[in-house]
Formats: sequence, C-alpha cells, structure tokens
Amino acid sequence: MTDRRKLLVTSALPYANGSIHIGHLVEYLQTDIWVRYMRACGHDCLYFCADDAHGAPIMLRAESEGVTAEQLVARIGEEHRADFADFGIEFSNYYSTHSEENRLLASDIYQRLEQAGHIKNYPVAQAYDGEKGMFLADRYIRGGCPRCGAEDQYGDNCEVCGATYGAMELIEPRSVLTGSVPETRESEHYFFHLEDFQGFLAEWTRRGHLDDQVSNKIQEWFEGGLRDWDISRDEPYFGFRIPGTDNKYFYVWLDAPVGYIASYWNWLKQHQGDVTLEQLREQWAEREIHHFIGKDILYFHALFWPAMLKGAGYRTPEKVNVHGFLMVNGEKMSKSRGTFIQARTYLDHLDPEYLRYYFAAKLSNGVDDLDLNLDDFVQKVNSDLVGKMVNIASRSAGYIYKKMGGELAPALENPQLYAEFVQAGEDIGKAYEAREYSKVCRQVMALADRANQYLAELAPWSLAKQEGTEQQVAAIYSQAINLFRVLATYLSPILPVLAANSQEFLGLKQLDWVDLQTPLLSHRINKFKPLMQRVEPEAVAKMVAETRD
RNA sequence: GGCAAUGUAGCUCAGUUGGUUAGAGCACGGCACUCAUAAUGCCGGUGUCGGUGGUUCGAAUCCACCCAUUGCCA
Repeated sequence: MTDRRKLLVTSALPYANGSIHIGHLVEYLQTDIWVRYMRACGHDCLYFCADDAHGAPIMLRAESEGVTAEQLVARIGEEHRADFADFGIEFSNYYSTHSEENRLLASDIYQRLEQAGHIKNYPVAQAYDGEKGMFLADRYIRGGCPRCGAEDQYGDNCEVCGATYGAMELIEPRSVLTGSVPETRESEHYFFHLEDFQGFLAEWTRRGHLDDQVSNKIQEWFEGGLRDWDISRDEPYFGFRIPGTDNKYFYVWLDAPVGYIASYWNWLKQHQGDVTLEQLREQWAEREIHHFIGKDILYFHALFWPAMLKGAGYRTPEKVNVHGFLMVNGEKMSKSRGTFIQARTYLDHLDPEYLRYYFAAKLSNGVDDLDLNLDDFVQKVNSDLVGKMVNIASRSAGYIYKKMGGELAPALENPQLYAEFVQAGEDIGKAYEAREYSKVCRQVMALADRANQYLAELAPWSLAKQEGTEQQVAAIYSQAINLFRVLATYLSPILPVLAANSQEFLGLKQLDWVDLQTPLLSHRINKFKPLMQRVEPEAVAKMVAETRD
C-alpha cells in the first residue's frame, strides 16, 4: 500500500484444442486471487491471457471436424472465455496467439534474435508420413518398444519400461494418422542458440526470479549444457510463417509466450488507440512481469522465454511462479472415475466460490501437487464459510434489523478486539503476496473462531432478556458485524461473490482494506439474506456421475 | 533407466535455524447454548511423524540405504 506498483500478470495460455477442466483452474484461480489482492492494495495490476492456438494437434483436429483451424480456434476461444468469466476470473484482456499482433511480435523477436546472431539452421532427419505428406512428431508414431518389446508405444518413450528412444527405433513403427510406415527424411530446421545465454540464465535463475525449489530444479538443465532449441516446423502446420522462408513455420512454443505481450498490445490498442511496436516495447518495459505457470512448462518459461526476451531486447520477467498439479481424491484425474471434471460441468452443478475457496485453502507457494478430496471439499466449505464465517453475520443481523432498525451502535463493545482483527491484516496481506493462500485461510478462520467465541462468551441473546441492556446488546452485535466485515474484506480476493453479497448486506460502496481502520458505527445495514448456500453433497455426486459417462 | 519432490492423527494439512509431554481444522464422543443456513461454545481420546540404520546429550527436523506416490528427462 506504499508505492503504486505497475504490474503485468499472466497465466499460461490454455491450448485451444480442448475444454478447460478443474486442473487448469488451479492456475487461473491462483493468479486471479493474486491479481485481485494486488488491485485491492491499490496497485496498477493488469492481467493477461490468451488461447494458445497453433500447432499440429489443432490443425489435425480441425481437419477431422471438417472446419478450418481458424473456425475451431474461434469456437474454443469463446468457450474458454465463458468458462473463465463464470469462475470470476478477471482478465484485463483475453486474446489469441493467432492474431496479427502476435504475428508481428513473434516476427520482431525472431528477427532481432537473428540479427544478433542467435539463430542457426541445419538439416534434421525426422519421421515423415508419405501418405499424409507431413513430418510426424513423436506422439504421432506408435510401435513396439525397442527395449522391452511392449507393443503400441509412443515414439518417444515406453510407458511399460520407461525407456526413451527415437521414434524410428520403434519395432514396426506406424503413423497414427494413416497407419502407413513412416520414412526418414531430412529437412532444414531453425534453431535458437540457447547456449549464448548460458551466463545470463545461470545468473537470472538464481536472482530471485524463481523460488528456491524451482531454481534448484532448473540447475539440472545447466549440467548437461544448454542445447539448441528447434523453433521451426515444416508445412503443413497451423502457425506463423518464419520471415524469410517459404515453407517454415514457428514452432507453437515460440509464439505461445509471445502471446502474453500480444494480449497486452491488443489491450493497449483498445485503451490508447494506435500503439506502435516500439511504444509497446516501452510500455512492456515499464511493468513488473509476473508469470504463473504449472511445473510442466517450467523450462519454457525459465530458460527459453527469458533468453528470447533478453536476446531481443525486451524486458525479462520479474517472477515466474510455479504451481503443482491437481489430484482428485488422491489420484490423477480420471475419466473412468468421474474425476476428470470440466469447468462447465462443475458450473452446471456447483457454485464457483466453493472451488475458489477450497483451492485457496490448499494452495501454498510450492510446486507440490494439491488434492481435491471431494468429501473434504463439502465439509470444509460448509463448516468454514457457512458455519463459521457467514454465521457471524447471520446470528447478529436479526437483532440489529428487528430491534435497532438496522442501525449499528454508535460505539464498539470491544475496540481492542476490533483492532486486533485489523492488525492481523498485515500478516494476511504478506501471505497473499507470497501466494501462501492456505495460510491466509487458516488465519482468517482462526479469526472467525474468535468472533464466534466472543459471541458465545457475551451471550447477548441471554442479556437481552434483562431490562435495560439494549445498548450493551446492540454494541455486542454491532461488534460482531464489524468483525465480519473485516473477515469478508480479507477473503474478498478469494471470494468475490461473497464479498459483493456482504457489501450489499453491510450497505457499503466497497470492501476495501484501507477502510477497515474505521469501524462501522451508527451505520445502517440491510436486511440479512443468506450470503452463501451450503454445498449439497448430492450435487457433487451428480457432477461426478455426469463426468463419468 | 537417470534426476527431483513428497510421505506427520480416519480425512486435508501446519510444524520456523534439531531441544521440554508432536499441532490445527474436519470427522468422532460427552456437555452447554438456542441469537444463527441443525449453525456456535466448552471438554475429550486418537498418532512407533513411510521403513531400517547412523550422527548427537537430544531428531518428525541432519546423513545413508530401502519402500511408496508424483513429476521431469528439451
């Protein structure tokens, strides 16, 4: 709350090849909570994302659906936007990597790297499907494992014995696309010479841009020496043509992270009119860039991406925040167990606030996987949010509304207690910034416990039975309402809908941390309506049943 | 196969630089209360802190090995 920071936050770009599922949501919710917290602190915090629209899988899927890749990508993009919006994720802009801005940017970065001598090209031998007329990535070739003989394995490693090998080493390799036997062909490829950035990266990865656990992990990559990164693909390919070539395209992972900047550029155009590439680079350089990603795409964001930006003269990221994967009921998400839950399926049955809270209660700044235990989910959400949190307001509102005409007392019963609640905001704020949301939730719930204990100790409902206690009872219930307001404010980045409902109930224009210094006294509140409904276990069961078939 | 992370009460998780009888929430049992969305408060038991061995006056916390789970191997 000191200096107003200029932040630019991103979540990884979801692939425009399928629907958003609850595993994806860990990241978008984690990021959204962080963004909302930063905004609540008064920082200038932009949040960008986009669909990752390129690559062979999208091209092939469009083909099989009989539509163009552009049509497929447009349709999936709309679906993604709706899913995110319904989970309350507040992007400043959600764009697509298949956009003119991104083409210009990817080309610009590439050309700058080329001019600086960081691009090389040489021929590479690769599997080729003569019938389909295209080069095949490893995943499009299957055959017998050359080591253990297991049948029908992918072209890069064996799921049975774990061996890694080249696709053409498979026993009787077959193209997944046509069933034909792939041949080996040579083709010229373009490479990003990552080794040029060995020194830069060795330092960058140790300079606080990564958490320690992640930084240690990254050191592995340095040990074997940094290899060239193949950034080209042959046609047919859905993507951007590499400048200066007739038939080479940028590998999807080259232009995907560039999409972060493209999304920003598009936003700038919407807000500032014409913005040149040069102006964009300047504005990009004015912001602290914070990426949120899953651990699976760490090396793209911690090696290639900073090196690309550095080499092309763009500002490098301030921080790359890495999270783990989602497990459901202690196991990998599984279609047969009904735990591969799509975002839309969840929304059809349950309130997004539940998942926002549950993930927050489980998230720390580490890369450990987190577990969505569905029984625990129901219990935790109901007892924490409805039983403890909302209950404070619920049990106090009746008296204030009926006996006090909805107006809070002119003084708190216990200003000291109120001050302690406000003071706790300091630690809670630090936990938010550090992405220690589980700590946030634990601390807020401990305060909620104290608020309930406070009411139980003073038992205003008994007091009210005596004559002449109106003022004291009013002060006690008003105290409870004020404590509730503090807690609702603390949880507002996690629970925006509960916050909005609470704000309405409290008759406030905003729920802002800085306003907490002043308690609500002689202030009119509105009639209490349930601020949140319990999770119905049956709804969870239905969701799982629907997912299973 | 190589490397890494994780393994703490029935469940989900905290456990700071090794130091008194290992913690929380939920679940469970008893009591209280009845203002509150059968919510809340008080009291209570529960764990060979994955296993084995070692370092130490002392280890969940350090070391070695093993087991299990998960991830990465461009």
